[in-house]
Amino acid sequence: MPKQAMARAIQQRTLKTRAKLLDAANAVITENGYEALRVEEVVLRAGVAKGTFFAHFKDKDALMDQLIGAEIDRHLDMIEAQGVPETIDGMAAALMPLVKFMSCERYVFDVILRHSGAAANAGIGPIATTFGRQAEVTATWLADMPFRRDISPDLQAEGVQAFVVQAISLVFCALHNSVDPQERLAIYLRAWLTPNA
Amino acid sequence: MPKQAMARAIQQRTLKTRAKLLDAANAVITENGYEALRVEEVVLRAGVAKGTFFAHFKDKDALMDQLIGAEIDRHLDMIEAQGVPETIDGMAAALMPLVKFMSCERYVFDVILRHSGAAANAGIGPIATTFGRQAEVTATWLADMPFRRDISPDLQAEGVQAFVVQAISLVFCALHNSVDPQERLAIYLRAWLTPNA
DNA sequence: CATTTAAATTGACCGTGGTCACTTTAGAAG
DNA sequence: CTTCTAAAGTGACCACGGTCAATTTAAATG
Repeated sequence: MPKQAMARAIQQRTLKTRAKLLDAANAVITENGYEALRVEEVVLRAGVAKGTFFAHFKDKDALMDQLIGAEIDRHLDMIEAQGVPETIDGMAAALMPLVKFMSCERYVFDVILRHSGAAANAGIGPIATTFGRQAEVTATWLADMPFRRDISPDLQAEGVQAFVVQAISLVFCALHNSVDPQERLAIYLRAWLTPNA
Repeated sequence: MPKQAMARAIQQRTLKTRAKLLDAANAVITENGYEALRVEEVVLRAGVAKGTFFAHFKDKDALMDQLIGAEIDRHLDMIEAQGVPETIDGMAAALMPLVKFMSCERYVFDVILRHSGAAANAGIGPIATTFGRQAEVTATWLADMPFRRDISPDLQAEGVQAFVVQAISLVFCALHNSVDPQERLAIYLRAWLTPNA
């Protein structure tokens, strides 16, 4: 058997263990939510030693990042599938399920919040990447929306996009610890994007 | 000796222990920063048992809240002493030292961020209270500033205040994990407050 | 004094995230 | 088949936040 075959075989075992851990983690979360996840419980269900867990994930957060990141990606798929919204309200509505997931549990929200910093810097994690995707999606929306014309010229797409995306997704929900502010945000945002109305 | 005298004497002992704990905590932080603070270390220096710590503070965060809240208050005293700034840039500059403290360490920032949610809700902690103070200060500024006239009427002071204060203090620093965004925020903010310029 | 009582204090103990020196595994090489 | 080797896996161990039944303190009372 050639070296590559061995390497592949070894990788197979690694992948299998990793899958066992992820499956176990998903099972725990499905039953008890993200908050209640214990590494001990995960390795017990996966049938591996505790040390193995940390060979596959840097720490507990790394696992959560991956699981939560995957969930965000699923939401983004749905958002993209809906196409470009026609109004600010439509935009808020399209993002709502994602925002709702983000604030479904305090723990989830904290993980996401922690990553939002990394998104703007060099260090990139799984969730930071999904933020990048969200930024792209929203940028497309903004470019196509009618009210885009009302934005003063010196506020370029990049700035607006960062402002809108990050504000929408995190800020107001963080500050109010619920998804309610989405509605108020829509009001502020409309006023901001259409100052002459 | 009347009952009240006893109550007072007991309170004296309590206060003394509490002071010992706070002094010890401050010493540790001065030497090694907030991040490195361990409850073990604090009680060791204070010369009390571990259980005593938790009789005086609900948890480690409660201690940090108090220490960080006190520091924020000191900054707010300085900010108020400076009087009302005349421009957006002056406003950003006046808030800068406070913002810098807020992001001096990841841990400090996380504590503050955690409290920013509580500020908008019912549950109020020490830091949430200081946020209230900051909101008042900034509201005063906004009311007196010349560009206040340019804000569309339906954006009332309450909304603007919340938006500006919370955005300035937390959001952009959180998203970029540094104080740099203050400058960019000044640009966005000016554009937002003076849409006809 | 001695006794009582409630608050303050103690420290052994626990749960959970994370480490690391050692053991096992499985393909490569002879 | 045997030996070698590097990756994968193991589990005893540690760090640190937090708990609680038992103990000490100190003022009130007789």
